[in-house]
Amino acid sequence: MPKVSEAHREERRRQILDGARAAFAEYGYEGATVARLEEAIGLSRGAIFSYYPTKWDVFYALATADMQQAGTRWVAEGVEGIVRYIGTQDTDWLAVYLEIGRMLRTDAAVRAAWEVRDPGMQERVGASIAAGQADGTYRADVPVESIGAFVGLLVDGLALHRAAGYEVDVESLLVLLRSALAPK
Amino acid sequence: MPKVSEAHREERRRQILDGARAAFAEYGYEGATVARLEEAIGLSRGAIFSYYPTKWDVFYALATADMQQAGTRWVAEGVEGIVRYIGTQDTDWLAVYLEIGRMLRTDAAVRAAWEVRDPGMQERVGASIAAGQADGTYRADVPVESIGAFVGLLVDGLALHRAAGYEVDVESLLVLLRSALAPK
Amino acid sequence: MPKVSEAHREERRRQILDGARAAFAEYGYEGATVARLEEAIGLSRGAIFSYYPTKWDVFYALATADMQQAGTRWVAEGVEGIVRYIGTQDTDWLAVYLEIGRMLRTDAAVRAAWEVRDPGMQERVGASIAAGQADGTYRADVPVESIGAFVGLLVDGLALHRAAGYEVDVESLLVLLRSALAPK
Amino acid sequence: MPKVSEAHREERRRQILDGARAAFAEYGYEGATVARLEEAIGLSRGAIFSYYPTKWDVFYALATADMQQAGTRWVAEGVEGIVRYIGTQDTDWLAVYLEIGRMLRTDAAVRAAWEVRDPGMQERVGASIAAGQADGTYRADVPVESIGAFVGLLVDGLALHRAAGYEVDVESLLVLLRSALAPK
DNA sequence: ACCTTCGGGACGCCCCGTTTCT
DNA sequence: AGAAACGGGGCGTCCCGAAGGT
Repeated sequence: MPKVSEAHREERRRQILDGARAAFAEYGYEGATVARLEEAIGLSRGAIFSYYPTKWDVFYALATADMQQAGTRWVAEGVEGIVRYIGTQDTDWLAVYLEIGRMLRTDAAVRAAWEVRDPGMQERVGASIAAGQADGTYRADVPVESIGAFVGLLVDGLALHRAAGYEVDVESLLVLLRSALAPK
Repeated sequence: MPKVSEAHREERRRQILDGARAAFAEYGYEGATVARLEEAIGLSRGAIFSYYPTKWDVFYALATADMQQAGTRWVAEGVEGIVRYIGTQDTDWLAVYLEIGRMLRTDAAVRAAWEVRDPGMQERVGASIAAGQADGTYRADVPVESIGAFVGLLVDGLALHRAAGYEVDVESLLVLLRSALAPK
Repeated sequence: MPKVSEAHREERRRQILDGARAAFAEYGYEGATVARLEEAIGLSRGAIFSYYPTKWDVFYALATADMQQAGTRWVAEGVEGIVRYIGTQDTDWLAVYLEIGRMLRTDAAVRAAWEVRDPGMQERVGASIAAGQADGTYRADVPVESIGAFVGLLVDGLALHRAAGYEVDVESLLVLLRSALAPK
Repeated sequence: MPKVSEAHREERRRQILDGARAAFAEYGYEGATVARLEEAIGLSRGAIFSYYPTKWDVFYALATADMQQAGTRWVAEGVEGIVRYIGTQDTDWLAVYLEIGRMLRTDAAVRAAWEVRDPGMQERVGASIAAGQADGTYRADVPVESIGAFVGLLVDGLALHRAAGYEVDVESLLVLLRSALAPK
């Protein structure tokens, strides 16, 4: 029987992740020192490390949730949905999204941990594109993988630009994207 | 009268940048410790720091040269040229390209340094797209900025994916890109 | 009027000291973190610190009781008694005995606290040896101090070896010790 | 070809071990913080850790050398030799000697490392005692192990007392020890 | 009233970029 | 050009005071 409510703990976790997101976004993973995390979160080391054993665990919790969310959105709302989603996410979110991508590049251990996370996501995304081809939404003269890769590139590029602080007009992007994917 | 020839110094600079690129690509900027730079470069601290005063300067020299190169290529070879260029660069090059992008996000001093670098590049790229519109290569029903942004996104996304180790089929990418940019 | 009986408090104190002894013996003083004390004792920080204000106080209570006990035994049962006592104490007891010795060496504050503890013990031990000389049990051709020191050394050495996990055959030790102390 | 002579490095190692010995003796292993080591040694963290990768390695180097030395002395100079040796070592030496003994008690990893160090020492000491029995120096009515254990205890007890700051009259100790070990 | 859990912040070790001495 | 030295600062641990539940 906990001394403080489970709700309290849950809220603290949220407080930590929210503050940490801001710090990671502003400074990057290594730039976000524990002192800066403390400041952004508003809790002391003691508190933070009692919820997450290491700084990496904080980041990992953040990144896992984010990636899950993005994949789900793609499946649920299709290509335009995911582009709009990334196009309107706040830049803190994007920065974490990119930071995890960078770690996948430079750290083999991270890559290994990542791959066991959600092996089915890739397939679900592919299936949703195939469905779009079947019902005439997307052109069928190129393979599913091409479309997936094209959109994936665009989405990541969008994240990169927006995170860097450039304004991107998502609607005019979609105009071109539709031309690229339209049948015929 | 110099002790060693200027050619020798130039070659040393090249050796340093080449080794540093490999180290930065493999470990990321902060992960590339000076010890690892020494190893990758094959020179000792003393030598490295006599050519570049700090680790940051080594990286900056690398990044500046790379970005310059990419911009020039875009202007010279058009949209397909830049996509093919990024699509075939080795991954070390790409990693540095992305690393500098990340710094632009997280470090204000870097951003300031970057912006004074080559203010005209943006314009030259824009002009080359406008020329394409004028001669019927690219659709003219959307503004130059939209096309520039679209291609820029795709290029950065491409860099991101390739650097992460995913194979990307550039030609099938270009098929879709042509559809997006074709007149009408 | 106390809520819980004094007996309850007394039993808790015993619980704390018993658990703490095990933890100090296993990990040493600094290695016995408060978390490990909690585990060994079966009570939480709050409870422990409500009986003893600091970790040091727990240890001090333990050590004081132990040393008192050993000194008393020496006076009551003579040289062979104390050797047998140390030779059969469990190793947790011995570890604490040695740990306090170590602190006397390295921490001046501890030394000061220790010396006011029981100034008469030394004398009582000396008197018991002198009595042994008078009645012909121990040789009288060497001063009391020599015998005291010799036995003291042996006892501490015995503690050290046993605590380190070596089996020591106490009886064969006593054979040699008798030869050393026998008259003539 | 090294810039500074090997002699220079060797001397630095000695400087580090000497200073470290003083610090470990004064504060104990955990009490000897890196800051205190720096002060006692007169070098900065950077220098110290460039010679020994961790604090533990410094201590281990010290302890290994010391134990080796003590064992050798026992073999070379017999029982009286080792007692005199321990009886006249400076207290810093003794403190390290005891500290390593304590670690053998509390840390299994240390114990494992220790046991592979010099497995033959035990046997050589035993052989030297057996030789003493054969030539009539030591009594032969008790097994070698009894004598070895007895002397070992005394030696460790002596170290303990002297390290604790008590004066011990080694000669009067030897009087009693001779009685203990004399034939008949 | 007793005990638990949370939270704070000082500090421990060691890594790392840089500077200095050969 | 290379090796040695420096010292700032990173992360995470640890002891304990205080808040809160049963």
